[in-house]
Amino acid sequence: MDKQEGTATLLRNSGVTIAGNEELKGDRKLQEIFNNANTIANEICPVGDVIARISDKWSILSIYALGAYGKLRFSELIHKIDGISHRMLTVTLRNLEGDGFIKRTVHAEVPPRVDYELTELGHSLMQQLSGIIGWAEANGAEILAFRNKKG
Amino acid sequence: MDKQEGTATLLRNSGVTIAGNEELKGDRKLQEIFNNANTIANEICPVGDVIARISDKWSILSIYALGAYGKLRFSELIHKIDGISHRMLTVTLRNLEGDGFIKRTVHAEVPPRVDYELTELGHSLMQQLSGIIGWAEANGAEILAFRNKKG
DNA sequence: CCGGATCCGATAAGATACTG
DNA sequence: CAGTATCTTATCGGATCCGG
Repeated sequence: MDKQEGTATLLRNSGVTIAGNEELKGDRKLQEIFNNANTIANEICPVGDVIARISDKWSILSIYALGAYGKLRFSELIHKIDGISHRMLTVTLRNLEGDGFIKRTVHAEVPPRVDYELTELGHSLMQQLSGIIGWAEANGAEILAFRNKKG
Repeated sequence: MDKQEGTATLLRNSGVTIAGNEELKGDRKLQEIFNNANTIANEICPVGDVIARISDKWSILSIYALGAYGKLRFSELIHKIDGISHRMLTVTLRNLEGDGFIKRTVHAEVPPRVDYELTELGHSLMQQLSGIIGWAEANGAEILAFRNKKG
């Protein structure tokens, strides 16, 4: 279930070069980043792993909900995020907490009360997600139209 | 399973108010977008659906590869994207093509040659992904450190 | 009210072999 | 080379019961 990689030795990728591709479009910077994010970095700095973790529907919506509302309890989250199940919210929140995106605060009271909120890291991720969701909102209609057109 | 949009009447969310949340942080705009992206929009403009589609590891890497290199054949893609299987690349490309993100060009020659490249829509998505991947690259180390620290 | 644990069906995804 | 079909395995996700 969990992938443990210990040693890391991060950011040792100075001499990044790309295979054989002379017919470029001049986006060498993008290509470096891609290579870095893909082949090489998967071992030393698992960008692919990070992407896989945050590119989950429930994670995105959870982060986004917390970003929009600031601080929510479990029951509030499950109400905000349409369609999420009890279990998936639990799993998602635990993952996000484990990666340092959200902070979980337990108030030892009766009835129990647990608050979730974004960490700094979570907020920085929120910035990116904001862009994606905004884009999806702006282009969703076009995508749908395209899908239907070619049935 | 399939949600048909039909009437649409998008962006009719002027009077969007949230349940019981007076302790806001002033991000009413974000909350509107969230609501729109989540509950409401899932029926008329499936932002959640779009998110689910593009928030796939292989989709992201495929788009990104095509964005970075401009135009690639099947075999080039499978070589660029580390770890993707023959089958998953096929499936991913089909989906992306079906949503209008990439264009597939078949050259009727021997040996067969098929090129893939981003559409305009694909390029606009690429902008967003660029932000995400850049973020993942910048913060990957921190995330890893956090994961290991609390192992 | 929060959430952990378990069972189990549905789906995704890798490996492999085959077609044009 | 590009793509399909099938088989098998791994993971996801819902339902439910339980405990703090």
